[in-house]
Amino acid sequence: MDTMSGLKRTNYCAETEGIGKEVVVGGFVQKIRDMGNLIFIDLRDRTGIVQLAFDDSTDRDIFEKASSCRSEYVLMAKGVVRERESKNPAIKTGDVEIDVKDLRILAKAQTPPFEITDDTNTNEELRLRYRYLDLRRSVLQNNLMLRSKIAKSARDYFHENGFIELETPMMIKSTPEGARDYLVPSRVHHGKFYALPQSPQMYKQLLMIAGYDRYIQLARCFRDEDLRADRQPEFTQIDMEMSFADVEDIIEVVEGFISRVFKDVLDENISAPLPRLTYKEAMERYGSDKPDTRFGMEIIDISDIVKDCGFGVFKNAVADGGSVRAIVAKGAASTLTRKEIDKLTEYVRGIGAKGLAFIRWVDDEPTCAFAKFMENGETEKIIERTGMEKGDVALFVADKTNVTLSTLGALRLKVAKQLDIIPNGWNFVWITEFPFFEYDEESGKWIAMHHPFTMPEDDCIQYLDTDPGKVIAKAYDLVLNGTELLSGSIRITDYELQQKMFESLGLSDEEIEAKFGFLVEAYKYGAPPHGGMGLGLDRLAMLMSGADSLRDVTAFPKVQNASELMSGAPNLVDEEQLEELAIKIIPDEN
RNA sequence: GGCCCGGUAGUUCAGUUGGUUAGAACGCUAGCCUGUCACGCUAGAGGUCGUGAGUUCGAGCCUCAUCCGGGUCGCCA
Repeated sequence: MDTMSGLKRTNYCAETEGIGKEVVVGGFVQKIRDMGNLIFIDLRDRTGIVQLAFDDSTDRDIFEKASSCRSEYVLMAKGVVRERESKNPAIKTGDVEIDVKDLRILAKAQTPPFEITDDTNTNEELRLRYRYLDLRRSVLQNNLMLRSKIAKSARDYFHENGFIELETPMMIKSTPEGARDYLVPSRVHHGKFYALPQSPQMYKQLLMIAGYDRYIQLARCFRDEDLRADRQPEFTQIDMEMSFADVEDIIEVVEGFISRVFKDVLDENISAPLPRLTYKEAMERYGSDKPDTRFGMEIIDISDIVKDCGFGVFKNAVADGGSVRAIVAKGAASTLTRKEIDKLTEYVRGIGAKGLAFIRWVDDEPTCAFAKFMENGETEKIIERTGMEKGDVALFVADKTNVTLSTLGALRLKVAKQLDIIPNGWNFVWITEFPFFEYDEESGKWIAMHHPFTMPEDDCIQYLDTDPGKVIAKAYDLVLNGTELLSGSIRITDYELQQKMFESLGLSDEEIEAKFGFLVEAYKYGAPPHGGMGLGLDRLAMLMSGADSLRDVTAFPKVQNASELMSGAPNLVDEEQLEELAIKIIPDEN
C-alpha cells in the first residue's frame, strides 16, 4: 500500500482541465479497461469522472500497478493533462485524459456487494446495509450536496434578515401531547427520563420571551411514530420564530426564503405572493389540507341534485346530513375499465368509504348503474354539473361530508397518478384559517388541531366556550405539490387566554402545571407577540431533488420499522448499563 | 395493529402442469489484446431457491408458520 507522501490534490476529477498542465487527482476506481499494453482507468470522486491513461510511455512499475487495480480501489495520480485521441462527449472531461506519471494505491477494496453505478436497480435493503457504498453513487451524492446548498441558503437568508441562529436542547422534558416521544433514561435520576424534542417549540417561544426577537435553527426533531416515504422518525426542520409579527409578517419572510432557496439551489424563479386557500376551500375542492394543485380534477358537489332522487345511497347520505360529491377523470374511460373501477372501489372501502358509484362514458351513451333509479332527469343534471363528456369517467362518493371529501381527495390523487396526468412544476399553496378544534367522535371531545399555544383569530375568541367548531386558528401550512412543507402559527402570549385555552382542551390545573408550568410561568413576565414555523428540510430536499423518498436525501436513514440497517440500531444493551439506569426489561410475551 | 406487494448465483432476473445436473445477463477470477469509454475474445469459479415445518414417490413451484424489505391505513397535537 502506498502513501500520499509528496502529493497534494490539485483538482477534483471532473474539474481536470488545462492541456499540458500537471495535476494531482484522487478518487475511487470506477472502471478499468485493460487493452494489454494500454490501460484506461476511470477515476471517480464526488464531482464526476476523469480518465487516467497508461501506455508504452508509462513507467513500467506504474503500468504494472495500474494493471493490478480493481474496482473501488482508492488512488491518487499525478500526471499531465492531454487531449484524448478519441473523445467521449458523454462525460464532462471527455475531451481530456491524464497521462499518469505517478500512481499511488492508497487503499485496496473488496469487490462491493453491488456495482457502484448511477442506474443501479439493486434492492434498497442491500444498499442500505452498505449505505457508505450506496452513498458513493452520484445520484445520492448530488442529492446530499443539494441538501447542503439548501441549508446554506437558509442560513444566508435568515442571517441576512437579522435572524439569530441559536441551539435548543436535545434532551428535554417529556410532554406527552401529540406524537410519541423518544425517551432517554437518566442515570443520575433513577426512574426519570428526558425526551428527545419533537420540535423546539417551547424553547423557541421562551427565546422570544427572552428578547431574541428573530430566531432560526436547523433543528433535529424526533417523533416515535410509524414511518412513511415522506416521514422519518428523525428529521431536520428549518425552525423559525419572530416577535412583533402576525400571520402576514411570517408569510412574507417565508416567501422571501422560498424564492431565495429556489434561486440559489435550482436557479428557479418562484414569485411571491404564493397562492392561498383557506382550509375549508382546500377540503371542498381537493378533499385534502395538503392539496396537490398541479392538476385539476376538483371535487364537485351534487348533493342538491340527488337529495330527492330514487337512489337510496345518494338520497340517504344527504338526508343524514352528509353529501354526495364527484370527481371527473377526463379521457379516462379506456384506462378505468370496470375492473379498474372495482379496484378503486376496494381502495375507497379500505380508507373508510362505503363504496363508489360511477358514470363511465365510452360509447355514444354513458354507462351508469344508478341511472335506473333516477326518475326526474337527475342523471342528465349530474352530467351537466360535472361537465363530463364522452371518454370521461365520473366517480361518486356518498357519505358523511368529511368522509366524502377525504375519500375523493385520496381517490383524486390515486387516479391522477394512474392516468399519469400530473405535470411537473412547483405548485405552492398556503393553507390558512385552520379550525382550532377537531371534534373527536370516539371521545366526544374537542381536541386541538395544532399545539395548544396557537392563537385563535381575534374575532372568534368569543366562541371558545359556546361554539368551539367556529374558532379559527392563526395557523398556516405551506404545501408544495401535495406535500406539507411547513407548518406554523402565531402563539398565545396572554396568560389569561392561555389558561382559557388549556381549560377548553379539558386540561386540569394540575396537568397544566405538570406539563407546561415553566412555560406558563414565563408568559407572566412579558411576552412580545410572536409566531413562527418549522419547515421540513428533508422534505424540501426530497422535492427539489425529485427524489421519491426521504431516504434518498438522508445520509443514514431509518427503514420502515425505524431501525437502521447498516449499524443495526436500535440494539440490546449490557445488563450493567441497564442496572445503572435502574431499568428492567420485561421479556416479550411471545 | 390492519391491508397489499416482494425475497432464486455477488447483482438484476427467468424458471412451463410439482419431475433429470436450477439457467441468462452483468459482476468476479485467469489468459490474450495499443485508443477504450456498456472495450472485445477465450476459459473458469460461484446456489441452504429468506428460514422452519407440512403435503407428496418427488417441492424453487402447493399448504401453514415465521423472518426481512417496500407501499399504505391507523398513528404523526
